[in-house]
Amino acid sequence: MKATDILQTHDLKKTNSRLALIKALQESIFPQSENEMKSRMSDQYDRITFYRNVQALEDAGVIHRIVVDSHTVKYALNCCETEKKHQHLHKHMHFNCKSCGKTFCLENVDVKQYPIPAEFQAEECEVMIKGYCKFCNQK
Amino acid sequence: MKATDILQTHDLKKTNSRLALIKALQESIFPQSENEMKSRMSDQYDRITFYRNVQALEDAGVIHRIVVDSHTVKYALNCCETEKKHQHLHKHMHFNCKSCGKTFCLENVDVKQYPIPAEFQAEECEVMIKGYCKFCNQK
DNA sequence: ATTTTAAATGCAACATTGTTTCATTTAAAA
DNA sequence: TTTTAAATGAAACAATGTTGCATTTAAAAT
Repeated sequence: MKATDILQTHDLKKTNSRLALIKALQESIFPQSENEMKSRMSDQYDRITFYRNVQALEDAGVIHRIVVDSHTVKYALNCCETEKKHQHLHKHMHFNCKSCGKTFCLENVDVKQYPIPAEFQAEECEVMIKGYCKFCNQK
Repeated sequence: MKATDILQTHDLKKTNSRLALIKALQESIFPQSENEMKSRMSDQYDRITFYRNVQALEDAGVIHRIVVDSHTVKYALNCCETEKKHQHLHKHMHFNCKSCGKTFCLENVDVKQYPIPAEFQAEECEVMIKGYCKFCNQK
């Protein structure tokens, strides 16, 4: 789906910054950090606008944030970004490679329900698996 | 177990900063942020020393770090901090309350194995559940 | 096509979190 | 008591993220 259509679908203004941000994400099959996106956005990158736009796009359901560790946040397009209001936004887990640092969305592995004590009211479950990816895997 | 004995068991030098850090954690049943510990450590707190000591204590297996979100790290004593070399350091999941912000170690809920594609070599699995805690739970 | 307007942008300035270098201090061994 | 390697703390820096405010712009209204 074209960046401009994604914005339209979600009732977001089509600005150059937002188009560049979405295109940066579309150019990579892996979730990307701000720095990686910055390179791809070249002169369309402004740090403050970037932070405001990732927030706006996340709120609108276009992208999701992945907290890899306390100093690393990555961003990825949502799989079903075509649908304006997806009732049950598909939640998946992530994998991060300790060697190359790449992050992967494991779209096909469902997050499990955990039998936590009844006094806790769970709303979200974030699962991050760390290890070695298919490129770095040491048999 | 007394703070001084914990350090001795792990072959760590007994310094005032480390004793204060461990005592700060022992004073709370919840994992704590740097700021919360800073208050409890009063004049024994120095930011640079703090960062070095949480690193050293984590490496030694005395405490663990919990990344609640990209701006919040909390620290907690390991349950079995008495054992010097626990072969299988008990890994548990965490719960974070969206209302009061408290973090809980869910010691009795085991982290599940996920059927991720074979080309990924998993080493760790971090699970963070977010919702409302027993104090904030809205029936 | 032009005007209007609310939203988006970008600058300055600031806040928080974390790290590195290096001289000084200190716990613990000799 | 002396020695020494580790730990500390000051200064300086780096990365990440936020807020206020004047300016620009997308898109709706005229």
